[in-house]
Amino acid sequence: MARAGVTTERLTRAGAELADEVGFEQVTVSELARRFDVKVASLYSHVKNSHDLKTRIALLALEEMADRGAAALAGRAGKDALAAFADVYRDYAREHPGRYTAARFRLDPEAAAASAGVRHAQMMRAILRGYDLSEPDETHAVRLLGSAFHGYVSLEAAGSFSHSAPDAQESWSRIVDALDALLRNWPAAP
Amino acid sequence: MARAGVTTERLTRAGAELADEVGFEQVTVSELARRFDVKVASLYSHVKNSHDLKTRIALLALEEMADRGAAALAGRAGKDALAAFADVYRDYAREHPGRYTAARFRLDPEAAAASAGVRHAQMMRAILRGYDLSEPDETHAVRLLGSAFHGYVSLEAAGSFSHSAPDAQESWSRIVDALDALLRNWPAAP
DNA sequence: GCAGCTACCTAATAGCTTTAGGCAAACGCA
DNA sequence: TGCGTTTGCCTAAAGCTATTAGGTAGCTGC
Repeated sequence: MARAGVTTERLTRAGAELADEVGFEQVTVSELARRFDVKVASLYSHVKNSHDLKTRIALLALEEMADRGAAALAGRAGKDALAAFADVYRDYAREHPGRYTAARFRLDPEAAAASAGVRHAQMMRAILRGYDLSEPDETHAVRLLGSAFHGYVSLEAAGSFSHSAPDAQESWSRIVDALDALLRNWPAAP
Repeated sequence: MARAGVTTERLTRAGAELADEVGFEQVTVSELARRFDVKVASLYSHVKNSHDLKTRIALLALEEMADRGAAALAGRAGKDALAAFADVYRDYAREHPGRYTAARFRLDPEAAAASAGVRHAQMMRAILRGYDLSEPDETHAVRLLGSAFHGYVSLEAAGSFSHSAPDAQESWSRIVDALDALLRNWPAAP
């Protein structure tokens, strides 16, 4: 019989697409086997197990977002950079909801350290260099931005903003404006 | 044989406890049956299916959080109210990680409308009455607060803040301070 | 053109979900 | 107290996913 040409690479990619179609939690080794027209057991030569597959999808998503982030930041600073970076997250989540969820998949410490998550943190710091914060406020601000972006995107994905005015885009812009204002006027510790 | 005394109520409660122990996604009809020392099929007289069970756990969690929120808001206003309310979310998530995740479970529109989610929104508005915002800024602010709280809590639960200084509690306080400052100085629309 | 690697297969185990149909305990009522 | 009905719990069975063990045949390199 002809071989199907399954590789870890292709599996991961197909898994990411599947995640976008049916949701990250619904990504299943069985469904992938079906898509490659191959028996389920065959996939276990390419991927350790289901958890391994999900980890790989998560790493892929983190890479893709980090790449987009880096492109968005090139040549920008200050609020411009902040807004562009924020849009990267939101746009990615809207285009690739399954991958976005995957990026939130809890990685074991080794995987996390080797992941593009590190680049994300660096980019966030780079943006904050355009504002006048010093430690530990910069860290607090990194955490606030991460929380606000991730929170907004995941609430929006859950449909929380879709049944009331104003629309999600408008709130997003105004929230980015507000965060910019806050960073320029970060309150001193009490 | 003696009857085990399973009820929808008790199932939901046990499901919530199980969620806190092993994670909401790992809540399984089978495990619950084991805990009630009853055959799996028996549970299907009390609960429509797995999705129904999870919905009930979600509704329970939303109720519990709303009750805590209401208690925290009683007699408070302004920043005091903001901080107390914020702590309700974070503390609940730390005490009941599985239930907190459950509260984020996507409900069908009817269930959502009948849920305590409505009370959450009302309380958020009540807090904002202590600041000087008018529509549509108040809505934007509601969304920002929801995003920031939820985002922070879920990043903290994922361990994002646990491997670097300063500790999660300190950032949390400073972020609440910052959000308070922002609400008192909300930037005008461009 | 053969040796060996490996992609893919069959077979089997095990767990979770859900439906159908049956028995007996508990409850309502005379 | 005894009868009938409700219903809580059971057995049985089918279908899905995950995972492991061991076999076969296609491709690669010499």
